[in-house]
Amino acid sequence: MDSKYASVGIENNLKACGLKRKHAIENIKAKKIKLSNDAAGVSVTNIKKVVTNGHNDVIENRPVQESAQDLQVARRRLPVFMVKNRLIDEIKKNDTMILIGETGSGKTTQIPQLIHEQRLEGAGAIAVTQPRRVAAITIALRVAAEMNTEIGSIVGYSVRFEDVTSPRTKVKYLTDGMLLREAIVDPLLKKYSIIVLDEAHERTISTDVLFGIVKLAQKERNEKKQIPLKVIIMSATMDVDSFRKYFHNCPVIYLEGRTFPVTIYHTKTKQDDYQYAAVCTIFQLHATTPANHDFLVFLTGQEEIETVMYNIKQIAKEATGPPMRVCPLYAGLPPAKQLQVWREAPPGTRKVILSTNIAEASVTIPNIKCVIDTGVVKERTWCGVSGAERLAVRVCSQAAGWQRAGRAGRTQPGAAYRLFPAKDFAARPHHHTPEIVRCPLASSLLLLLAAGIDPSTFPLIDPPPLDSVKASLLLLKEFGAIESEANPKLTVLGKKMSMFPIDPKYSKVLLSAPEYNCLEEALSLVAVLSSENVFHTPMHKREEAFKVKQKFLSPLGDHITLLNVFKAFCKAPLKKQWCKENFLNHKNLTYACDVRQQLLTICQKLNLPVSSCGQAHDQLLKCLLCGLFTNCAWLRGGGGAGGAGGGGAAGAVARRYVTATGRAAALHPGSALQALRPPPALLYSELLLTGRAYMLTASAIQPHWLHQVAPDYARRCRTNR
DNA sequence: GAGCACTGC
Repeated sequence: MDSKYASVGIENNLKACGLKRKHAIENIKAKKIKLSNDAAGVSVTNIKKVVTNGHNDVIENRPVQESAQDLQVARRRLPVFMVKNRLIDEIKKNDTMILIGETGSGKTTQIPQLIHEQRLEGAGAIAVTQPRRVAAITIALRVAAEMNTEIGSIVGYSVRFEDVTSPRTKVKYLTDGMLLREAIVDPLLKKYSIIVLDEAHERTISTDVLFGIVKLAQKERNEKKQIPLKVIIMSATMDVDSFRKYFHNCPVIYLEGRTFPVTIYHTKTKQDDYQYAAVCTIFQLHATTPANHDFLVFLTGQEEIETVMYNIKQIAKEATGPPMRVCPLYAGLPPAKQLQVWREAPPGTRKVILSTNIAEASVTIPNIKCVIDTGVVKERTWCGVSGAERLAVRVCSQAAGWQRAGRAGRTQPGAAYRLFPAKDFAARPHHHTPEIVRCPLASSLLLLLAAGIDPSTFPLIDPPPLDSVKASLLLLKEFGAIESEANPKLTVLGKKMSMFPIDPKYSKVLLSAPEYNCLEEALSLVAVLSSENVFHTPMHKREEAFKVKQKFLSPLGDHITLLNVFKAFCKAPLKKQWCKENFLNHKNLTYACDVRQQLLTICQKLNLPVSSCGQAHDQLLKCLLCGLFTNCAWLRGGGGAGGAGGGGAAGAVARRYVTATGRAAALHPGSALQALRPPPALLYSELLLTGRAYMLTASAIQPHWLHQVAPDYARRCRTNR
């Protein structure tokens, strides 16, 4: 019952901190689940259920500096090494195979090396894809060290902004998105004789599309009697059936991993407040486990992390147990602040990391002994018909649950506390919904068309909803990128659009810019819009951050405000310091600069004149409307300029907008337009449904602009309204 | 009137 809380006095502390107790965590029921330990072996038929926590096998956050001899000793100890002959035979025999390898099996670093040692790639090269840049780079560095060669020669990597390969490169690690872009130019992927698609279980939209591309390339190369293409699908979890079916019942090989056992605990009853349950569990464990046991807590987002962090710090002042260091971790956190997650806590101090699912696969934190899993995740889905995106907290899949638990068993045996009952876990879906089923498709469609592939017959494991495909084709038609929805042949404009590695709505903006004499500004703006949020607003400093933001504000709205920020950043001499003072994200702004350079290079190749509109920001907004004309909203009550007069309440009512699809939407509270008289019409970059429908990044426009920029759409839109 | 998971080109 509540004994554990009473014994550590948590209950009173929680009350003192204003935390309401809805449900105590009752005795947590333990269930030991054995993870694969040091046994290694290959078995094709007997697939055992063990903890599946698919992360690449590379040791992250550790510089490669071991001696060549040490590296060889370490290699020989890897499970994959012990079965290498068998593996090589299978690879020789089969054109396609699936390799299920647990964490620590060594598949990602070793298989490409084994292939190369046997020269199985022949005259071609081996491509190994990864969903993340860091992984592609660090693994390539590791493999180059193991092979005792310089990076960029035999072993290389290719990620956006960085191509460290040469004509001699035989083993090339690259992001899946990068291989996809190579496929536009060369759909048969002729450079490669072997393609390894790693982390296939993550089902990124790029990996899913690549599945189809390699399948078609294999077939066509066979038909044309070219060098055959071998394909190896590597995955951590065991969604084998769908993969196998898709790849013509190809053989599946199972590799055991090498991780430590993790004991799984579930709560006896459902918790209706997982934040509260997490805080309770943290202090319950805090009072009963040694101080050198670090905790990793999975939460859904920045705000939640900040709230929980605040509560923990308040309670920790009076709670039983060693001193505590609480570290937040989420992608938007500036890297300097992320660093303390990896810094060792002083002896006798416990480290508690509060993280989003960034710690699930993207980053590895050493020495985690306890994982506390709330079992929820924030997930984005897209509604093709309305063009709105929904960001909602949902329960995560079983695979994610295993993945999270596995984070406690990386360096030592550990424990995972799930804040939901075991039977709830059993009822959850095995895997998360693949990205391709819940994402905008215009970009991928454009890419396929540019590669000369017919989307209507393109083989996908999980086809996206028909509505999404239709909506995306319609959008491409409205941009003038394809001839018609029934005959989606790329136009000259569409061909040009496909060359830009950004959302089609923004490549449309860039290609329209010369007409408005504003490519200079459009490049900067699109670069920022294509990057992550440049504003960093910690919860407790909102007021201060808001004040600092004033100097960048433009009465025209958020887009010009962003442009002002970007221009000021480019001019600032001490960028890092300047960003800190202005509550801006240095990393994301630097990234935007790189993106701008890349976009500029493409514009130059297309001979687009790079001219500036100066202070004529109307020009820039009209140009922006060329790509965002589907994202207009009108002030409800027909402009409202006449009657507004009243007080605060009337102002609030006047801020209601209606979108082109007839949906009620509100300006996001962070918008630069908030402080001003609401404009009769505006355009927005994104429509996000959280509690309500919010327009993110919005700017004022003249209602008649829409008729000038997209007359067909404007006409249709008016009849709809 | 009150809030924005994670990747990638």
